[in-house]
Amino acid sequence: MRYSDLFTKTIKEIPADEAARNAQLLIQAGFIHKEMAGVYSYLPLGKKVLDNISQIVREEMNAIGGVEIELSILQNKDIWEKTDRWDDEKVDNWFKTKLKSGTELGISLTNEEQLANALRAFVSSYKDLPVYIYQIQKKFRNELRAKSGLMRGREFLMKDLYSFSRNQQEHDEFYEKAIEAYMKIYKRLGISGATYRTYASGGIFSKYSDEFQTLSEVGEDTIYIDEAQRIAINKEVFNDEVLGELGLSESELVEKKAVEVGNIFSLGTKYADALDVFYTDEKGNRKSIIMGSYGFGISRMMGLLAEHFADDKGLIWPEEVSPFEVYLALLERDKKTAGKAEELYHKLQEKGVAVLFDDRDVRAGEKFADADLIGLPFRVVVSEKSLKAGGVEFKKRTSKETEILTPDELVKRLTSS
RNA sequence: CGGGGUGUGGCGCAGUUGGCUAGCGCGCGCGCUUUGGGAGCGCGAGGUCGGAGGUUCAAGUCCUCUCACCCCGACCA
Repeated sequence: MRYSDLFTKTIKEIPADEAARNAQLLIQAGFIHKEMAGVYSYLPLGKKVLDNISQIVREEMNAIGGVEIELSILQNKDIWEKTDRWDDEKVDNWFKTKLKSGTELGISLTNEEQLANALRAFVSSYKDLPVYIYQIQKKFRNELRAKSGLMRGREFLMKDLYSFSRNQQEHDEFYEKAIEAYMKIYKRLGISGATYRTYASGGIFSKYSDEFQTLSEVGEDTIYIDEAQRIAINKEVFNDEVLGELGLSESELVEKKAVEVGNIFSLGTKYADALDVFYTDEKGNRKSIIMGSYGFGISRMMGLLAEHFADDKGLIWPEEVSPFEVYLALLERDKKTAGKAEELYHKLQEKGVAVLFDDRDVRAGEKFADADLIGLPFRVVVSEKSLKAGGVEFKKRTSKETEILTPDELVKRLTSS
Protein backbone atom coordinates (compact mmCIF):
# COMPACT_ATOMS: atom_id res chain seq x y z
CA MET A 1 0.00 0.00 0.00
CA ARG A 2 1.09 3.51 -0.70
CA TYR A 3 1.37 5.83 2.26
CA SER A 4 -0.32 8.49 0.17
CA ASP A 5 -3.42 6.29 0.00
CA LEU A 6 -3.73 6.04 3.77
CA PHE A 7 -6.06 8.81 4.75
CA THR A 8 -4.54 8.95 8.19
CA LYS A 9 -1.75 11.15 9.44
CA THR A 10 0.68 10.76 12.23
CA ILE A 11 0.77 13.56 14.76
CA LYS A 12 3.64 14.97 16.73
CA GLU A 13 1.82 15.85 19.86
CA ILE A 14 0.45 13.38 22.34
CA PRO A 15 -3.34 13.53 22.50
CA ALA A 16 -4.34 15.38 25.65
CA ASP A 17 -7.32 13.28 26.59
CA GLU A 18 -5.46 9.99 26.73
CA ALA A 19 -3.26 9.02 29.61
CA ALA A 20 -2.83 5.42 28.56
CA ARG A 21 0.34 4.82 26.61
CA ASN A 22 -1.32 2.37 24.24
CA ALA A 23 -3.95 4.87 23.18
CA GLN A 24 -1.43 7.70 22.92
CA LEU A 25 0.82 5.72 20.61
CA LEU A 26 -1.94 4.25 18.50
CA ILE A 27 -3.57 7.64 18.02
CA GLN A 28 -0.28 9.38 17.30
CA ALA A 29 0.60 6.79 14.72
CA GLY A 30 -2.85 6.92 13.14
CA PHE A 31 -4.02 3.38 13.97
CA ILE A 32 -7.16 4.35 15.84
CA HIS A 33 -9.50 7.28 16.26
CA LYS A 34 -11.31 8.00 19.46
CA GLU A 35 -15.06 8.42 19.17
CA MET A 36 -15.89 8.74 22.85
CA ALA A 37 -14.76 7.30 26.15
CA GLY A 38 -14.04 3.62 25.66
CA VAL A 39 -15.03 3.67 22.01
CA TYR A 40 -12.51 3.71 19.20
CA SER A 41 -12.60 3.38 15.44
CA TYR A 42 -9.92 1.41 13.69
CA LEU A 43 -8.17 3.12 10.81
CA PRO A 44 -6.39 1.32 7.97
CA LEU A 45 -3.29 0.39 9.96
CA GLY A 46 -5.25 -0.48 13.09
CA LYS A 47 -7.71 -2.56 11.14
CA LYS A 48 -4.87 -4.61 9.74
CA VAL A 49 -3.48 -5.24 13.19
CA LEU A 50 -6.88 -6.39 14.43
CA ASP A 51 -7.23 -8.65 11.42
CA ASN A 52 -3.79 -10.11 11.97
CA ILE A 53 -4.40 -10.87 15.62
CA SER A 54 -7.77 -12.31 14.69
CA GLN A 55 -6.18 -14.53 12.10
CA ILE A 56 -3.72 -16.00 14.58
CA VAL A 57 -6.53 -16.70 17.00
CA ARG A 58 -8.68 -18.12 14.22
CA GLU A 59 -5.98 -20.51 13.09
CA GLU A 60 -5.42 -21.82 16.58
CA MET A 61 -9.11 -22.23 17.24
CA ASN A 62 -9.56 -24.08 13.97
CA ALA A 63 -6.64 -26.31 14.91
CA ILE A 64 -8.51 -27.62 17.95
CA GLY A 65 -11.73 -28.18 16.06
CA GLY A 66 -13.34 -24.79 16.33
CA VAL A 67 -15.97 -23.78 13.79
CA GLU A 68 -16.42 -20.11 13.06
CA ILE A 69 -19.81 -18.48 12.95
CA GLU A 70 -21.25 -15.02 13.41
CA LEU A 71 -24.04 -14.57 15.88
CA SER A 72 -26.48 -11.70 15.86
CA ILE A 73 -25.66 -8.76 18.06
CA LEU A 74 -29.25 -7.97 18.99
CA GLN A 75 -30.37 -10.24 21.77
CA ASN A 76 -33.75 -11.72 22.61
CA LYS A 77 -34.67 -10.82 26.16
CA ASP A 78 -36.69 -14.00 26.73
CA ILE A 79 -33.65 -16.23 26.37
CA TRP A 80 -31.64 -14.26 28.90
CA GLU A 81 -34.48 -14.25 31.37
CA LYS A 82 -34.37 -18.04 31.45
CA THR A 83 -30.91 -17.93 32.97
CA ASP A 84 -31.69 -14.86 35.06
CA ARG A 85 -29.09 -12.74 33.32
CA TRP A 86 -31.37 -10.08 31.90
CA ASP A 87 -32.18 -8.03 34.98
CA ASP A 88 -29.90 -5.05 35.52
CA GLU A 89 -29.68 -6.10 39.13
CA LYS A 90 -28.00 -9.30 38.00
CA VAL A 91 -25.93 -8.12 35.07
CA ASP A 92 -25.33 -4.42 35.31
CA ASN A 93 -23.40 -3.69 32.15
CA TRP A 94 -25.96 -4.45 29.51
CA PHE A 95 -26.67 -2.02 26.76
CA LYS A 96 -30.36 -2.33 26.04
CA THR A 97 -32.63 -0.85 23.45
CA LYS A 98 -36.19 -1.18 22.23
CA LEU A 99 -38.10 -1.98 19.11
CA LYS A 100 -40.58 0.64 17.93
CA SER A 101 -43.22 -1.65 19.35
CA GLY A 102 -41.67 -1.30 22.77
CA THR A 103 -40.15 -4.78 22.95
CA GLU A 104 -36.86 -4.72 24.78
CA LEU A 105 -33.68 -5.96 23.14
CA GLY A 106 -30.19 -6.50 24.44
CA ILE A 107 -26.96 -5.66 22.70
CA SER A 108 -24.56 -8.54 22.88
CA LEU A 109 -22.08 -8.55 25.77
CA THR A 110 -21.47 -12.29 25.69
CA ASN A 111 -23.33 -15.11 23.97
CA GLU A 112 -23.74 -18.24 26.09
CA GLU A 113 -27.52 -18.10 26.22
CA GLN A 114 -27.98 -17.23 22.60
CA LEU A 115 -25.77 -19.97 21.26
CA ALA A 116 -27.01 -22.63 23.65
CA ASN A 117 -30.53 -21.77 22.63
CA ALA A 118 -29.71 -21.89 18.93
CA LEU A 119 -28.12 -25.28 19.44
CA ARG A 120 -31.51 -26.79 20.13
CA ALA A 121 -32.24 -26.57 16.44
CA PHE A 122 -29.25 -28.66 15.45
CA VAL A 123 -28.16 -30.89 18.29
CA SER A 124 -30.28 -33.64 19.67
CA SER A 125 -28.18 -36.81 19.60
CA TYR A 126 -24.84 -37.86 21.03
CA LYS A 127 -23.84 -38.14 17.37
CA ASP A 128 -24.11 -34.38 17.04
CA LEU A 129 -21.59 -33.74 19.79
CA PRO A 130 -19.14 -32.45 20.74
CA VAL A 131 -19.11 -29.09 18.96
CA TYR A 132 -16.80 -26.14 19.40
CA ILE A 133 -18.20 -22.95 18.03
CA TYR A 134 -16.59 -19.55 17.98
CA GLN A 135 -16.89 -16.11 16.56
CA ILE A 136 -14.79 -12.97 16.40
CA GLN A 137 -17.12 -10.10 16.95
CA LYS A 138 -17.73 -6.85 18.71
CA LYS A 139 -18.98 -6.96 22.25
CA PHE A 140 -20.71 -4.12 24.05
CA ARG A 141 -20.49 -3.57 27.74
CA ASN A 142 -21.87 -0.61 29.58
CA GLU A 143 -18.84 -0.10 31.80
CA LEU A 144 -19.24 2.46 34.52
CA ARG A 145 -15.84 3.73 33.71
CA ALA A 146 -13.90 3.03 30.54
CA LYS A 147 -10.17 3.39 31.00
CA SER A 148 -6.68 2.69 29.80
CA GLY A 149 -7.31 3.15 26.09
CA LEU A 150 -8.03 -0.16 24.40
CA MET A 151 -7.67 -2.09 27.65
CA ARG A 152 -11.17 -1.49 28.93
CA GLY A 153 -13.62 -0.21 26.39
CA ARG A 154 -17.36 -0.18 26.07
CA GLU A 155 -17.15 -1.64 22.60
CA PHE A 156 -14.41 -4.12 21.86
CA LEU A 157 -13.49 -6.99 19.59
CA MET A 158 -13.45 -10.40 21.16
CA LYS A 159 -13.10 -14.01 20.17
CA ASP A 160 -15.54 -16.13 22.08
CA LEU A 161 -15.64 -19.87 21.71
CA TYR A 162 -18.24 -22.12 23.33
CA SER A 163 -17.74 -25.83 23.79
CA PHE A 164 -20.59 -28.32 24.04
CA SER A 165 -19.55 -31.69 25.35
CA ARG A 166 -21.31 -34.92 26.21
CA ASN A 167 -19.66 -35.56 29.53
CA GLN A 168 -17.20 -34.12 31.97
CA GLN A 169 -14.23 -36.06 30.64
CA GLU A 170 -14.85 -34.91 27.11
CA HIS A 171 -15.18 -31.38 28.39
CA ASP A 172 -12.00 -31.57 30.45
CA GLU A 173 -9.99 -32.86 27.52
CA PHE A 174 -11.10 -30.03 25.31
CA TYR A 175 -10.51 -27.52 28.07
CA GLU A 176 -6.88 -28.59 28.30
CA LYS A 177 -6.54 -28.40 24.53
CA ALA A 178 -7.90 -24.90 24.65
CA ILE A 179 -5.28 -23.93 27.20
CA GLU A 180 -2.56 -25.23 24.91
CA ALA A 181 -4.07 -23.37 21.97
CA TYR A 182 -4.06 -20.16 23.98
CA MET A 183 -0.42 -20.68 24.86
CA LYS A 184 0.40 -21.07 21.19
CA ILE A 185 -1.39 -17.84 20.43
CA TYR A 186 0.63 -15.93 23.02
CA LYS A 187 3.78 -17.44 21.64
CA ARG A 188 2.94 -16.30 18.13
CA LEU A 189 2.14 -12.86 19.49
CA GLY A 190 5.57 -12.72 21.06
CA ILE A 191 4.40 -12.37 24.65
CA SER A 192 4.57 -15.92 25.92
CA GLY A 193 7.44 -15.04 28.21
CA ALA A 194 5.33 -12.48 30.03
CA THR A 195 2.09 -14.44 30.00
CA TYR A 196 0.97 -16.83 32.71
CA ARG A 197 -1.82 -19.30 33.08
CA THR A 198 -3.52 -17.91 36.14
CA TYR A 199 -5.99 -19.47 38.52
CA ALA A 200 -8.92 -17.21 39.09
CA SER A 201 -12.42 -17.28 40.40
CA GLY A 202 -14.58 -19.81 38.62
CA GLY A 203 -17.80 -18.10 39.49
CA ILE A 204 -20.68 -20.36 40.36
CA PHE A 205 -19.87 -23.15 37.95
CA SER A 206 -16.50 -24.45 38.97
CA LYS A 207 -13.91 -23.78 41.56
CA TYR A 208 -11.50 -22.04 39.25
CA SER A 209 -11.44 -20.48 35.88
CA ASP A 210 -8.24 -20.10 33.93
CA GLU A 211 -7.11 -16.66 33.08
CA PHE A 212 -4.18 -15.76 30.95
CA GLN A 213 -2.40 -12.79 32.38
CA THR A 214 0.35 -10.78 30.72
CA LEU A 215 2.60 -8.78 32.96
CA SER A 216 2.12 -5.07 32.46
CA GLU A 217 2.23 -1.98 34.58
CA VAL A 218 -1.13 -0.92 33.20
CA GLY A 219 -2.72 -4.15 34.30
CA GLU A 220 -5.85 -4.00 36.41
CA ASP A 221 -5.20 -7.37 38.00
CA THR A 222 -2.76 -8.35 40.67
CA ILE A 223 -1.39 -11.84 40.37
CA TYR A 224 1.11 -13.97 42.27
CA ILE A 225 3.54 -15.81 40.07
CA ASP A 226 5.39 -19.03 40.61
CA GLU A 227 8.12 -18.55 38.06
CA ALA A 228 9.47 -22.11 38.24
CA GLN A 229 6.09 -23.65 37.48
CA ARG A 230 5.08 -20.80 35.14
CA ILE A 231 1.71 -20.47 36.75
CA ALA A 232 0.08 -17.73 38.71
CA ILE A 233 -2.83 -17.11 40.97
CA ASN A 234 -5.12 -14.13 40.88
CA LYS A 235 -5.27 -12.03 44.01
CA GLU A 236 -9.03 -12.45 44.08
CA VAL A 237 -8.72 -16.13 45.03
CA PHE A 238 -5.47 -15.90 46.94
CA ASN A 239 -5.66 -17.64 50.30
CA ASP A 240 -3.94 -20.47 52.19
CA GLU A 241 -6.49 -23.08 51.24
CA VAL A 242 -6.14 -22.34 47.55
CA LEU A 243 -2.36 -22.30 47.79
CA GLY A 244 -2.46 -25.73 49.34
CA GLU A 245 -4.76 -27.10 46.67
CA LEU A 246 -2.59 -25.83 43.89
CA GLY A 247 0.59 -26.95 45.56
CA LEU A 248 2.03 -23.47 45.65
CA SER A 249 4.20 -22.06 48.38
CA GLU A 250 3.71 -18.46 49.37
CA SER A 251 7.46 -17.94 49.69
CA GLU A 252 7.94 -18.75 45.99
CA LEU A 253 5.37 -16.27 44.79
CA VAL A 254 6.03 -12.83 43.38
CA GLU A 255 3.33 -10.18 43.18
CA LYS A 256 2.87 -8.51 39.79
CA LYS A 257 0.43 -6.36 37.87
CA ALA A 258 -1.03 -7.99 34.80
CA VAL A 259 -3.56 -7.65 32.02
CA GLU A 260 -6.12 -10.35 31.50
CA VAL A 261 -5.66 -11.42 27.90
CA GLY A 262 -7.84 -14.51 27.98
CA ASN A 263 -10.24 -16.24 30.29
CA ILE A 264 -11.75 -19.67 29.96
CA PHE A 265 -14.58 -21.08 32.03
CA SER A 266 -16.13 -24.43 32.70
CA LEU A 267 -19.83 -23.77 32.79
CA GLY A 268 -21.20 -27.16 33.67
CA THR A 269 -24.80 -27.75 32.67
CA LYS A 270 -26.32 -24.54 33.93
CA TYR A 271 -27.06 -22.92 30.59
CA ALA A 272 -28.07 -26.07 28.85
CA ASP A 273 -30.41 -27.00 31.66
CA ALA A 274 -31.95 -23.57 31.94
CA LEU A 275 -32.50 -23.38 28.21
CA ASP A 276 -33.60 -26.94 27.80
CA VAL A 277 -30.74 -28.04 25.59
CA PHE A 278 -30.34 -31.81 25.89
CA TYR A 279 -29.11 -34.68 23.83
CA THR A 280 -30.07 -38.32 23.69
CA ASP A 281 -27.24 -40.72 24.47
CA GLU A 282 -26.53 -44.17 23.01
CA LYS A 283 -28.99 -45.77 25.39
CA GLY A 284 -31.77 -43.34 24.68
CA ASN A 285 -31.34 -41.34 27.87
CA ARG A 286 -31.85 -37.62 27.97
CA LYS A 287 -28.59 -35.97 29.04
CA SER A 288 -27.43 -32.47 29.88
CA ILE A 289 -24.87 -30.82 27.70
CA ILE A 290 -21.73 -29.55 29.38
CA MET A 291 -20.57 -26.15 28.29
CA GLY A 292 -17.41 -24.12 28.44
CA SER A 293 -16.66 -20.61 27.26
CA TYR A 294 -13.32 -19.32 26.06
CA GLY A 295 -12.77 -15.61 25.66
CA PHE A 296 -9.94 -13.69 24.08
CA GLY A 297 -9.93 -9.92 23.76
CA ILE A 298 -8.60 -9.08 20.31
CA SER A 299 -8.71 -5.30 20.62
CA ARG A 300 -7.39 -5.42 24.16
CA MET A 301 -4.50 -7.50 22.83
CA MET A 302 -3.79 -4.79 20.28
CA GLY A 303 -3.57 -2.30 23.14
CA LEU A 304 -1.37 -4.59 25.15
CA LEU A 305 1.01 -5.21 22.27
CA ALA A 306 1.23 -1.48 21.60
CA GLU A 307 2.10 -0.94 25.21
CA HIS A 308 4.39 -3.94 25.53
CA PHE A 309 6.41 -3.46 22.36
CA ALA A 310 7.29 0.20 22.17
CA ASP A 311 10.15 2.56 22.79
CA ASP A 312 10.49 6.32 22.99
CA LYS A 313 10.23 6.58 19.22
CA GLY A 314 7.04 4.63 18.83
CA LEU A 315 5.49 1.25 18.25
CA ILE A 316 7.34 -1.98 17.53
CA TRP A 317 5.03 -4.62 16.10
CA PRO A 318 5.73 -8.33 16.29
CA GLU A 319 6.08 -9.65 12.73
CA GLU A 320 2.89 -11.68 12.65
CA VAL A 321 0.82 -8.77 13.86
CA SER A 322 2.40 -5.86 12.05
CA PRO A 323 0.13 -4.15 9.54
CA PHE A 324 2.91 -4.38 6.99
CA GLU A 325 6.26 -6.08 7.05
CA VAL A 326 8.33 -3.35 5.46
CA TYR A 327 8.34 0.42 5.49
CA LEU A 328 9.75 1.37 2.12
CA ALA A 329 10.88 4.97 2.08
CA LEU A 330 11.74 6.83 -1.07
CA LEU A 331 13.87 9.82 -0.23
CA GLU A 332 14.53 11.74 -3.39
CA ARG A 333 11.76 11.91 -5.90
CA ASP A 334 13.93 12.34 -8.96
CA LYS A 335 13.13 10.05 -11.83
CA LYS A 336 15.92 7.60 -11.31
CA THR A 337 15.56 7.05 -7.58
CA ALA A 338 11.77 7.04 -7.73
CA GLY A 339 11.91 4.55 -10.57
CA LYS A 340 14.06 2.19 -8.52
CA ALA A 341 11.78 2.49 -5.55
CA GLU A 342 8.68 1.83 -7.64
CA GLU A 343 10.38 -1.18 -9.13
CA LEU A 344 11.26 -2.53 -5.71
CA TYR A 345 7.76 -1.84 -4.42
CA HIS A 346 6.23 -3.95 -7.16
CA LYS A 347 8.82 -6.64 -6.85
CA LEU A 348 8.25 -7.05 -3.12
CA GLN A 349 4.52 -7.19 -3.61
CA GLU A 350 4.92 -9.86 -6.26
CA LYS A 351 6.89 -11.90 -3.77
CA GLY A 352 4.15 -11.56 -1.22
CA VAL A 353 5.91 -9.12 1.06
CA ALA A 354 3.50 -6.64 2.64
CA VAL A 355 4.93 -3.20 1.97
CA LEU A 356 3.96 0.26 3.08
CA PHE A 357 5.49 2.47 0.41
CA ASP A 358 6.16 5.97 1.66
CA ASP A 359 6.05 7.82 -1.62
CA ARG A 360 5.08 11.15 -0.10
CA ASP A 361 6.83 14.36 -0.97
CA VAL A 362 8.15 15.00 2.49
CA ARG A 363 11.61 15.24 3.94
CA ALA A 364 13.71 12.32 4.98
CA GLY A 365 13.50 13.11 8.66
CA GLU A 366 9.75 12.96 8.61
CA LYS A 367 9.77 9.60 6.89
CA PHE A 368 12.23 8.18 9.38
CA ALA A 369 10.20 9.50 12.28
CA ASP A 370 7.01 8.03 10.86
CA ALA A 371 8.69 4.72 10.15
CA ASP A 372 9.75 4.50 13.77
CA LEU A 373 6.39 5.65 15.10
CA ILE A 374 4.37 3.22 13.01
CA GLY A 375 6.75 0.48 14.00
CA LEU A 376 6.89 -1.99 11.13
CA PRO A 377 9.60 -4.63 11.67
CA PHE A 378 11.80 -3.48 8.77
CA ARG A 379 12.68 -0.23 7.07
CA VAL A 380 14.06 -0.02 3.59
CA VAL A 381 15.36 3.24 2.17
CA VAL A 382 15.87 3.95 -1.49
CA SER A 383 17.90 7.09 -2.07
CA GLU A 384 20.69 8.51 -4.15
CA LYS A 385 22.99 7.62 -1.35
CA SER A 386 21.85 4.02 -1.12
CA LEU A 387 21.96 3.56 -4.88
CA LYS A 388 25.46 4.93 -4.98
CA ALA A 389 26.42 2.45 -2.28
CA GLY A 390 25.09 -0.34 -4.42
CA GLY A 391 21.49 -0.89 -3.49
CA VAL A 392 18.98 -0.13 -0.81
CA GLU A 393 19.38 0.48 2.86
CA PHE A 394 17.93 -2.12 5.19
CA LYS A 395 17.26 -1.65 8.89
CA LYS A 396 15.38 -3.47 11.58
CA ARG A 397 13.07 -1.39 13.72
CA THR A 398 14.80 -2.76 16.79
CA SER A 399 18.32 -2.11 15.58
CA LYS A 400 20.40 0.99 15.02
CA GLU A 401 22.55 -0.60 12.35
CA THR A 402 21.77 -0.31 8.68
CA GLU A 403 23.16 -2.33 5.83
CA ILE A 404 23.18 -1.99 2.09
CA LEU A 405 21.57 -4.81 0.17
CA THR A 406 20.92 -5.30 -3.50
CA PRO A 407 17.24 -5.59 -4.37
CA ASP A 408 17.67 -9.32 -4.85
CA GLU A 409 19.36 -9.76 -1.51
CA LEU A 410 16.59 -7.77 0.10
CA VAL A 411 13.88 -9.92 -1.43
CA LYS A 412 15.72 -13.01 -0.28
CA ARG A 413 16.09 -11.64 3.22
CA LEU A 414 12.42 -10.81 3.49
CA THR A 415 11.07 -14.02 2.01
CA SER A 416 13.23 -16.51 3.90
CA SER A 417 12.54 -17.59 7.48
C1' C B 1 -21.70 5.80 41.23
C1' G B 2 -18.21 8.85 45.06
C1' G B 3 -13.82 12.08 44.83
C1' G B 4 -10.38 15.15 41.92
C1' G B 5 -9.17 17.62 37.30
C1' U B 6 -10.05 19.62 32.28
C1' G B 7 -13.14 21.66 28.04
C1' U B 8 -10.57 28.13 23.78
C1' G B 9 -9.44 26.85 15.08
C1' G B 10 -7.90 19.79 12.89
C1' C B 11 -3.97 18.92 17.20
C1' G B 12 -1.16 20.95 21.64
C1' C B 13 -1.67 25.30 24.57
C1' A B 14 -1.75 30.88 26.62
C1' G B 15 -5.41 34.28 27.84
C1' U B 16 -3.66 38.65 34.95
C1' U B 17 -8.23 41.55 39.65
C1' G B 18 -14.36 40.97 33.68
C1' G B 19 -12.47 45.95 29.29
C1' C B 20 -10.98 47.33 22.65
C1' U B 21 -11.10 43.62 16.05
C1' A B 22 -9.50 36.22 21.09
C1' G B 23 -3.48 35.00 20.80
C1' C B 24 0.87 31.32 20.20
C1' G B 25 3.06 26.65 18.42
C1' C B 26 2.04 22.38 15.27
C1' G B 27 -0.68 21.14 11.12
C1' C B 28 -3.00 23.18 6.44
C1' G B 29 -2.62 26.46 1.47
C1' C B 30 0.68 29.59 -1.73
C1' G B 31 5.82 31.48 -2.89
C1' C B 32 11.13 31.38 -2.44
C1' U B 33 15.21 28.84 -0.22
C1' U B 34 16.37 24.00 1.66
C1' U B 35 16.72 18.43 1.13
C1' G B 36 19.41 11.51 5.29
C1' G B 37 16.28 12.21 11.51
C1' G B 38 9.62 15.67 12.15
C1' A B 39 13.62 22.50 7.67
C1' G B 40 13.88 28.35 7.20
C1' C B 41 11.66 32.95 5.74
C1' G B 42 7.33 35.45 3.92
C1' C B 43 2.12 35.63 2.87
C1' G B 44 -2.66 33.34 3.87
C1' A B 45 -7.15 30.46 5.35
C1' G B 46 -9.33 28.70 9.78
C1' G B 47 -12.17 29.62 16.23
C1' U B 48 -17.36 33.06 19.07
C1' C B 49 -14.21 30.24 23.67
C1' G B 50 -18.42 22.42 25.25
C1' G B 51 -23.97 23.75 25.73
C1' A B 52 -28.14 26.52 28.05
C1' G B 53 -29.59 30.28 31.18
C1' G B 54 -28.22 34.47 34.25
C1' U B 55 -25.40 38.94 36.41
C1' U B 56 -23.19 43.43 34.04
C1' C B 57 -22.51 49.35 30.30
C1' A B 58 -19.24 45.14 29.04
C1' A B 59 -18.36 37.82 29.94
C1' G B 60 -13.39 33.22 27.23
C1' U B 61 -12.94 35.47 32.29
C1' C B 62 -18.32 35.91 37.47
C1' C B 63 -22.98 32.78 38.98
C1' U B 64 -26.50 28.53 38.13
C1' C B 65 -27.67 24.29 35.55
C1' U B 66 -26.05 20.80 32.04
C1' C B 67 -22.96 17.78 28.65
C1' A B 68 -18.30 15.64 27.53
C1' C B 69 -13.29 13.95 28.47
C1' C B 70 -9.17 12.32 31.85
C1' C B 71 -7.39 10.37 36.64
C1' C B 72 -8.22 7.75 41.61
C1' G B 73 -11.76 4.61 43.94
C1' A B 74 -15.98 1.29 43.75
C1' C B 75 -17.80 -2.14 39.91
C1' C B 76 -16.28 -5.78 36.04
C1' A B 77 -21.45 -12.15 35.95
